[in-house]
Amino acid sequence: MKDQNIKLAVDAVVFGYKDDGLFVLLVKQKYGPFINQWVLPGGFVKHDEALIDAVYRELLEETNVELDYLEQLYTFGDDIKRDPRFRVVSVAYLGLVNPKRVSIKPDTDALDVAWFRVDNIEILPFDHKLIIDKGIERLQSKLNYKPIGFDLLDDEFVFSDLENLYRTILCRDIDRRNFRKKILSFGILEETKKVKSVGSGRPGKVYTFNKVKYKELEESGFVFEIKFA
Amino acid sequence: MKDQNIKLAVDAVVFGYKDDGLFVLLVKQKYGPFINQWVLPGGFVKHDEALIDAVYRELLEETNVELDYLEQLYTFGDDIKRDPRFRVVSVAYLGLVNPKRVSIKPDTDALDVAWFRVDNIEILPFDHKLIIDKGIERLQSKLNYKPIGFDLLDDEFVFSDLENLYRTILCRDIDRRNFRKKILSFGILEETKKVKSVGSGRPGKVYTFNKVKYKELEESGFVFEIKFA
DNA sequence: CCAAAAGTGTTAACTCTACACCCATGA
DNA sequence: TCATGGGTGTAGAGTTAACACTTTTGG
Repeated sequence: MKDQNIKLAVDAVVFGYKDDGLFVLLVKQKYGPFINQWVLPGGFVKHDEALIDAVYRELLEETNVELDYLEQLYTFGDDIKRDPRFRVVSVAYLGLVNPKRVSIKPDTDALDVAWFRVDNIEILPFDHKLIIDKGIERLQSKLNYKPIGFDLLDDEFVFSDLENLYRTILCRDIDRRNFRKKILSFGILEETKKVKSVGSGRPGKVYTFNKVKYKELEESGFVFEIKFA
Repeated sequence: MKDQNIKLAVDAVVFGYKDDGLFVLLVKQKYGPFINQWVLPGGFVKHDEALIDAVYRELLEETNVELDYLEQLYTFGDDIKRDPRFRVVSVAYLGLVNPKRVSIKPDTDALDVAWFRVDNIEILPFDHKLIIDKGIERLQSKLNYKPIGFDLLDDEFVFSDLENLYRTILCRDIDRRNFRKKILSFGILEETKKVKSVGSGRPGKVYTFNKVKYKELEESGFVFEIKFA
């Protein structure tokens, strides 16, 4: 154990949804073995820092992003050589944010920051592609049993926004009528008096997600669960 | 980062099912800050060792147990003082084994090993009670959508064994008829020609779990999923 | 023959799926 | 007025939930 000199890092897979696509936040490395290349935001944990605090800190330092949702994803530490310099074990986190609510900018620790469509990402340094894949998997399955889609949407949205989000992230078609019926039956959406036009066509009713109501229902045994036609 | 001196450990929550109860494997510490106390098997990762290999190694060294099932559970690293000596981040794993298939014995690195009923465990050193709770949660939810119950049973079992396992671990009653119908409908059990008596009463048919068949079905889109009456 | 556990089927309630037409708006 | 997307209901299929008696064995 004395000769254990493993470094501990955190990485964040931060998803954003916009323009009918799922995006992930990458930064251009300012230091490190893959300088000038795009990688997941993240970095080494300080000696007296909680893992989760390290994630928030790195995100601020590198991207100026504050998240709407964050959970631990998986710890990558089986591949001894995942970092070419020395042994690094990374605890990966999954974050969600509405890109509109943040202004990404490379702060002190990155050369650049940008959103990349997940379906355009081919290879990345380290095992970051693997980490992203794991994140997508988690996001997809979690959409079916937790109302996390709302963290990716505007506070006020029309039904087609929500439909498209599910369609996009799950890569499958969904039945508009059945989907709407199901979601509305949960009683966790508030109908506002507004309407909103998306392009041409008839404007849709604007809804908001009532998080408080959802938490109450969850307490009393309700389970958010979606099956698709 | 240079002054980061975090030590990395693994811990294993190994569940066993016997005598109509759910048990967890604990070891009596031979070294360390809680010497002579019962803790989860685990220890420091070697510098050039994959995390998962560290788990297997520690289990052998401390308990002589080889597992039927192992998956990563969660990484505990937010509490800076979870180890009173220095900063230790622990990657916890969830293991399953049929207690009959292993002979636990304290090997080189532990004073003693034993199975403890999970409902008897009150407090443990470090945050090991937390880790166990997380493990139970994962086990309970996973029973509903993966056939991991079979890793806790004998190769040959009668239906009431499976029922009782679900009843015990999920802490709720289940309808025998509906449960049997559901499980049989999956077509992943083989009926043998044997019967087995459990105490007095009519002997039951003996079944085996056809793992190969399950894997095939899973490949072609089948999802093991249980809802309870 | 009694106690204990195994085995078995049906019905009603519910949920899911599939599906098509009219409506409101902007161009 | 046309193109675009929004809003809506129903019937059939499938699934789940509730429920009780007979069978087989060991004592």
